[in-house]
Amino acid sequence: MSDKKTTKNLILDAAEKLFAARGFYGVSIRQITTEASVDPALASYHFGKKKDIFDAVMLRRAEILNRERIQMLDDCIRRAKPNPAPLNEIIDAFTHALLNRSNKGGAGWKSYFAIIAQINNHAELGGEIMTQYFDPLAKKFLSAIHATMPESNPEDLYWCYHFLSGALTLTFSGTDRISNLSNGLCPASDLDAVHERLVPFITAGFEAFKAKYSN
Amino acid sequence: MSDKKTTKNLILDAAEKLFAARGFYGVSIRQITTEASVDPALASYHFGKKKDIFDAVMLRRAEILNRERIQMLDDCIRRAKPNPAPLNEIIDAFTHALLNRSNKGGAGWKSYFAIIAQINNHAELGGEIMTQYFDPLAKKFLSAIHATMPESNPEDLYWCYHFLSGALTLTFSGTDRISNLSNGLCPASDLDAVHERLVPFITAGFEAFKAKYSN
DNA sequence: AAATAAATTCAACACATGTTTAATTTATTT
DNA sequence: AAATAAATTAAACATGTGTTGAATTTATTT
Repeated sequence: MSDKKTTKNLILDAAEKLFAARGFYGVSIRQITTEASVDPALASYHFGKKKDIFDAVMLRRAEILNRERIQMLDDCIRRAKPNPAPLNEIIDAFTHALLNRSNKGGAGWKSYFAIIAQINNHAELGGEIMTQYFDPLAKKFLSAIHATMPESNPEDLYWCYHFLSGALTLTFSGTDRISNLSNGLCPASDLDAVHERLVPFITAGFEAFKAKYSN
Repeated sequence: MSDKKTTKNLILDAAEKLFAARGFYGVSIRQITTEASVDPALASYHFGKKKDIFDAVMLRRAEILNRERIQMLDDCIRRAKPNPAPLNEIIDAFTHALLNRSNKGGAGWKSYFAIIAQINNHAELGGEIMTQYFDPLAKKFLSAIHATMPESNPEDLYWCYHFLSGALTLTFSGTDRISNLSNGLCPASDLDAVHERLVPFITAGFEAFKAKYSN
């Protein structure tokens, strides 16, 4: 975070970096405060329990992201009026802010998304946190998609959203598996390359369920 | 695992269950051995380090899965000869064994896939383990896909595979977010519903890159 | 400048961590 | 049945865990 280097922010920055690499349980408060060059007791003083640090890490960037994404969604809906917004633009609005920040937002943002990738697939932590911070926005996007594909089965659309979510978050994970797999042809760090492909891929996936209930 | 209830298997079963719920770092050896009703020292005696327990958990089911999946792939290639195998059948061969076991294989298999979902998105653990156990198979599938889409850009195909991997593993995660999101309309436990939709979704995604370099 | 509040330090708490050791029991082989 | 190997137990190791309390420093207010 480029905010003032207060003790609180030093702790959050350090926690973010370490949580991204080793997960919530893989990081101790002493590791965090050491990384932040700060006394261990200050973590409790400023945040309370360890879980509260994690929540604070999640929250401070979620707000920024969600504001941007809703803005983009509203824009593309307005542009298309009175027609429904085109599907690929909705998908782009959903993903653009994320991939862009992950790509060009600096190390802090990269770590943040790596954490999201982890908890999205985590049985225990995934449920509450994602629901809390990102589900309201997901509902907005789903209703925009439904508006542009009114003939589709809502159940299908929910599952398509689910697939989108999985494909997107794996991209954030910071693993280099696709690079290994492709012998360096596809560096995972090249998030522009991802975005170019993710939007058409997901759009085509959704559209496979367009005509399902109309013929 | 339904094998003999040896001490080794008791430990692996307990570890599998707990790792699925709380991740590698979120589980202690004492929790595992308590769950297994076994002395803590036996974990070291039979496996060595904690990480070795984790590897053993991963390995014992990976072999079964990979054998099944390669079998299915070879079958659908053979059926299609001399033409290349149809894309949707390749995708099905890639996913069927996984979703089927996750669905009907019992609690152990469910836990196993939840672990895979976690480490797939985990920066530190994801790299080596997935590469070790699943990348060889991934390469086989990718070359089958390339054979049926010879005009496509390999780079595109790698990324499509990446999206497939993310969508698939999120499905295993055991989070109930899609159920919340859909107000119960889409229970995450209904893996038949997933599979019905995953294959056409992914197939359509791949096919979006079919004609890209031929016109 | 004095009084009050906020922030920081250092030490300690009680308990959990992974792993090892040596003694003992059980199983296998000769 | 004796000898050898394998498996299990209980105790302890040193170190790390999250968190707290009291003393001290720094900042803010009166």
